[in-house]
Amino acid sequence: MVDIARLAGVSVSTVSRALNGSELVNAETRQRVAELARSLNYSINFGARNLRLQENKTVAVVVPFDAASRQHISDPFFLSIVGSIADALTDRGYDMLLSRVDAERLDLASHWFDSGKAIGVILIGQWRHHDQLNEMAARKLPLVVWGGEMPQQLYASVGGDNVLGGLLATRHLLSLGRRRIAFVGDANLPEVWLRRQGYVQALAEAGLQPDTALELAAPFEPGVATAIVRDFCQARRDFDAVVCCSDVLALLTIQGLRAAGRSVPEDVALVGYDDMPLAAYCDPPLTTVHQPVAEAGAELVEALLGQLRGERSGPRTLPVYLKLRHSAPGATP
Amino acid sequence: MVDIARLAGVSVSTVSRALNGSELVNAETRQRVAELARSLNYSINFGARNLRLQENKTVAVVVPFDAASRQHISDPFFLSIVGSIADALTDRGYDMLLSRVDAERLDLASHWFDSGKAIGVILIGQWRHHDQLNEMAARKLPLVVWGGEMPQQLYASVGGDNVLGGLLATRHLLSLGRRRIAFVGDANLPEVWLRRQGYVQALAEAGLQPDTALELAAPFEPGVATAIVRDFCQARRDFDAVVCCSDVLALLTIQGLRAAGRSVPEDVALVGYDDMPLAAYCDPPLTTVHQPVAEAGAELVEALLGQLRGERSGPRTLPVYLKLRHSAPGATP
DNA sequence: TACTGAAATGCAATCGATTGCAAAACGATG
DNA sequence: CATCGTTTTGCAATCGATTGCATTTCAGTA
Repeated sequence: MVDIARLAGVSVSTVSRALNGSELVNAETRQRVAELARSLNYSINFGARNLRLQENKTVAVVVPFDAASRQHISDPFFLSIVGSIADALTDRGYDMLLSRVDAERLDLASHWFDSGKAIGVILIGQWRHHDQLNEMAARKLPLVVWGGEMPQQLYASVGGDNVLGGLLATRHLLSLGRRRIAFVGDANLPEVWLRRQGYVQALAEAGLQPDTALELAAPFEPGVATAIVRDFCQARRDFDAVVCCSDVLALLTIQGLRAAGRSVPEDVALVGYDDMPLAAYCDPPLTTVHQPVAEAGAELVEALLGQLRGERSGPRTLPVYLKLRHSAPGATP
Repeated sequence: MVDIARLAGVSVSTVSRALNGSELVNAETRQRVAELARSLNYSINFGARNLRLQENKTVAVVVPFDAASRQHISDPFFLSIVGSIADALTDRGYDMLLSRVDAERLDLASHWFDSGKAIGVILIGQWRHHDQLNEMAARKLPLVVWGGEMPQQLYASVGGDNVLGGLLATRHLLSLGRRRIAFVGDANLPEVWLRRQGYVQALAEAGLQPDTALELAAPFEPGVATAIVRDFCQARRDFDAVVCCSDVLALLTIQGLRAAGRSVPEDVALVGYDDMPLAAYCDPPLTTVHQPVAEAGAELVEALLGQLRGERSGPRTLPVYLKLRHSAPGATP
């Protein structure tokens, strides 16, 4: 900038004003400065600008990983959400700082805010740490979490309607005449817990009691879940349908079932969750609960920006719907 | 920091030195300052630090998207690479700025460097813009690209051994007794072009000529590729094997083949590319060329950091291998 | 007590921008 | 030509850190 100032024969103040399109500066000077800047291939130093203006257009997006299993979150659904957030931020002129954090130490995510690198944090998934998140929100950390709406929730969140999702999936299987419906997913996780509520509710509507023997607490990480699902499919043959809490788990379950000599959807009808991009390209294409990925990014970002404007934002639940494909077809097979 | 200084009864200089563990400051003072900093929940303003030190620990990772089709790059393989880079950067204490850029304007990626937000750029995929990339490298932009090694390449790159990949895939299909081998992938893209070389070479080894009628220029975006692949499978039944240039294309092809009444691997054996996380969980599990995702991140980051240390780095090619699963089994089916 | 050297600390400049306020330039008017 | 009001520009402080150099403190010694 000093170079431009020297070459243009003006002071840096004027250059600064000119480049910011201030009305205070002569149109001709502005023109000259703009051309010089272009020819010098100048681009502003954001560090200095942010320092002076005490502002920042960077948002930290944090993806938890499971330190215990050293498994990184690679679920296609989460990655889609990240992509969706990237778009939403770009549209609004914000940058995205992507990082991973130990799922057991979600509080470390506040680091990005504290150090001034980001104006706020978007966290993908609440895991088992509802309480930790509440605490972070209490410390005035601008924070939005993708996840389910929990009782006594202090932090802002955006998520699909998990209860409805579980309900739709289970109702559909019931409408196909299935009565012994398994549930695959770790109910310790808030989102799964909510989906299970929908599952139980749908069963109740049909006059059925949930059978805990048909509930399998499989984690989302394929590496860990594969064996668990396989064993389950070998051990129990007394179910004719499955609700899976992710499409990846659904794929694993299909493999397990086939290995056990059972067919999908004939012997066992199956509903996945997420409607990940690949869900339509599997065999069989997955009937699954569609999550609003495209809207998710925009909603998360808006919630965060709203918070920064001082609005109080609580949990927000987005609609989901059932996408019918072949793993649990629309008509009785 | 001024608060700490006031409370500790010292100057900010001393606080700065204390927090940086300088030997110049009294051990006792250092202790006191450290405790105050902790109790005040202080964390340094990186903007100011970077401004003063003229250094920065942020790397921009740029994922191109296809503006024409408005399709974002969501290929699981690319996303895995991003994850791998995130790990490599975190391990080395760097931050990752993730952004998307129009695939037709890859040069815009230099913005992150010019504006001082990042010390360098890692670009995922070279697309059709080999020349643009050369130009960027010539402008001294610290840049590393994930992609294939091209003739007259001035920029640093890291990629799998695409020729070998194409070779291994095709050889394997030949070893299964297949003679009419289709090739699915857009050879305008450098990586695909290289894979095709391996494909042609393997055919030549077997005394076969490539048949351009069996080459299908399908793009990586599922939305666009689906119809193309389906039509191809309907139109031509004169092939008994396929080499696909991504696992997603492989899934699409399997669907297309089945829709056309042909079975995999019996009627048509099929090899994918990438070995994406889900490749093992499809039906049939994909025989595919495994790309070294885990190493990729580290290699890309090392190449970039090396460049910043002044080392000249050219293209780098990582080994790949064939992962045998069921879509083209190890023994003749 | 005065002096010396080492250890500890503070002063002030610096990084690259922005901006309130003062000052200069300029044109119009009496 | 003096005066006044506008328009344009520049000065200097500021953001939050780091660091070379000067200065203070203090123990050890003559």
